[in-house]
Amino acid sequence: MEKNTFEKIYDVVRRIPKGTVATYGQVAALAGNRRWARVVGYALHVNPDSENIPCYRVVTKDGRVSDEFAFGGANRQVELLEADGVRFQDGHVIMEEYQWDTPWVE
DNA sequence: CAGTTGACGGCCC
DNA sequence: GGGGCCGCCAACT
Repeated sequence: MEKNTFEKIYDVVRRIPKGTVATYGQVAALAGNRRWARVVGYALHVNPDSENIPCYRVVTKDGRVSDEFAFGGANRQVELLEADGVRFQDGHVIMEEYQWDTPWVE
């Protein structure tokens, strides 16, 4: 039984390790197609399980959170990431150091 | 059923 | 380096 696109995305986001961040494109690629970047954003927007889905670990390719109008304020997202051990620089995360290093990257 | 939208990504200016 | 435009796919109205 094949999972729905959203479920795949949620599954990937849930696998993001603590102290690490992933870009929408990264999650999309792991979910099956890297072009789902927008779909990923949409999926997290509906976010049916914000308590189990660390959507705050998902950032844009610029290492920036979604414009400040995220699930409860981008400030909240940054705070959670810092709590995970992710450092920020002028409001953006250091992707080079904290981007999720997926072992099954394609 | 068809059109528009959207928590994005990549390329161009 | 910063800003803007186009393209992609799935979901929503």
